[in-house]
Amino acid sequence: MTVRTRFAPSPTGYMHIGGMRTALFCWLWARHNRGQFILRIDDTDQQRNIDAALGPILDAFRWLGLDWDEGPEVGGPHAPYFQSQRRHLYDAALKQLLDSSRAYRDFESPEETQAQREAAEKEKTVYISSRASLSLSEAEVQKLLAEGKPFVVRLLVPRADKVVINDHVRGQVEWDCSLMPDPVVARSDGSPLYNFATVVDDAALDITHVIRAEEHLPNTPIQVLLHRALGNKTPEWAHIPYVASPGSKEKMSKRKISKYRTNPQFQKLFELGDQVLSRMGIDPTSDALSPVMVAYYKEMGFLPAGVLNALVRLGWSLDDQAEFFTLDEMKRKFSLERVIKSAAGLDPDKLLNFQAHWMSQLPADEKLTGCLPFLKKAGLIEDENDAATQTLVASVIELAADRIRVFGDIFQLDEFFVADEDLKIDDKNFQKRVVKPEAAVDLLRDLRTQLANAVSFDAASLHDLLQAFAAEKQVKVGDVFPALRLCVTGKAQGADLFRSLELLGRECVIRRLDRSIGLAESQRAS
RNA sequence: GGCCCCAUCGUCUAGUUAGGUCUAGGACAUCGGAUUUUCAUUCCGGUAACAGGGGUUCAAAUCCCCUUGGGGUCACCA
Repeated sequence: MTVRTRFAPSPTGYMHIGGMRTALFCWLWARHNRGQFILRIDDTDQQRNIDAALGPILDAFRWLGLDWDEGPEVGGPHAPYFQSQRRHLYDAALKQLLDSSRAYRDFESPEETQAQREAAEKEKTVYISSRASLSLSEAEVQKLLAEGKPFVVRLLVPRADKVVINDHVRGQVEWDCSLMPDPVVARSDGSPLYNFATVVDDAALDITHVIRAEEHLPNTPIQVLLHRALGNKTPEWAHIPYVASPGSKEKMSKRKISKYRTNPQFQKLFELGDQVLSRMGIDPTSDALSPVMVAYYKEMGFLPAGVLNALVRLGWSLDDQAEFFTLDEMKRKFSLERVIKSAAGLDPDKLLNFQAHWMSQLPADEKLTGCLPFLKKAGLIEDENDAATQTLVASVIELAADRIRVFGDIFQLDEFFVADEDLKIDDKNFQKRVVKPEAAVDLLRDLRTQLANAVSFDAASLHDLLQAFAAEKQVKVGDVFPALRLCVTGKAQGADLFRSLELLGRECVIRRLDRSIGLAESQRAS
């Protein structure tokens, strides 16, 4: 039997990072078994449905390289894959349920049902459906129907039964049907509810394994009962723990972003994100983009490999050693049996670490094509196809080495792209190392002369020149290197100073030195 | 509150199915040290956990029970 799994998102306008992890496990299980992965869009709730809301979800799948065999855009033998377009199937199944008396029309008003619920709660008893409509005679039912009295259709729960499943990750789980209210299967307008549509579709699409987040566990007995009532073969289940927010066991939620901002474990990620996104003209504090969403990581310049690796290790492990997996390795080694039962908090630090690892593995030309769009978007380069620009960027990337963990980190080396007058100088350190020390400016002025007259301007020669200069002036290198760096790059620290000077070029270095010396002098005067 | 789920270092986890090899392993973070002109990297090393209580057993992180704690879910949402 071919394994068929599905991921069934609602079009919400963004792809949740936790949902992505569930989808990954789903995909992995299908691929591991050489089966099929289906994308189905659960958009039965029409009011909440927006057309553009699907785009970001498909984008996330494409970005991470998770392909789907059937679903939106690619179609498939069971098309359409939008629940909103499969109404006829639900109608037919509804008729089957009614005809076989596995479901009934409930004429009770919502208010009445609600009142019963509250009454049960007040008496601390379990609420189960009154089933008052069941005692209506056939004639009475026909009369109510003729009058147009609204009703919902409820599944007639077999109260004597038990539902037992053998979940791939949680083992045996069971429910007592005598404690269950009869679930609504179709609204008064005849439209299907989630649990019903899901069951009809899972059966129609021949889904063999329903792999979904743990919060669906309470839906499972209802779905099992529905499958039974419809005469379907029930699929196998695997309930994956949800992704919790860092350091907690609470489900990660889009609504709690402001809370996450103050979470120390989120610190580094937010800092990096704020820095990169603001540079690209995206308001990092806006709710439109946050660490809860897959797009956030894409926009910052994460690699699919980094995100994927972090996600797969959230709730799954191969053994007591392995940490790094390519998508291909995951595919081969993944198993549901090794999925952990408890909720796993996202670990931003570890995510960053996985990312740094895969970035370090990336060939130079791919780093280049990755960084170029970021520089372009930030307005730091004009034309990303220009050969000279590409050469410069490639050199900067090589110089930056492992300082670039995400593509957005290229902004840390912005001194190679900004015009001299736009160079921002770290004022605090500039004061400390250039303005305040008595001898600094004179030293820099002499250095400027030597640099201007240097025979060659390559890193090795510059290194020798600077060493000799310090010796000649009888000062520590620590008194001149940092000052020089501040003057030409604006930063207190960074990549190799001599290679930076070489890459910047003599003219640029001299110009910036002049500018900084002037700046220091005027500040010293005032 | 009902139903259901979960419980090993700060975090992600190995070990629990077949009890001894676990004075509990790895990774991230953190702290020290080495390398480096700075930063980053790299390399060495340290701190750090079986929620509690009862059983069962020669032996329990592993099995059973209870307690506690955490979480999910209780719609004519998905």
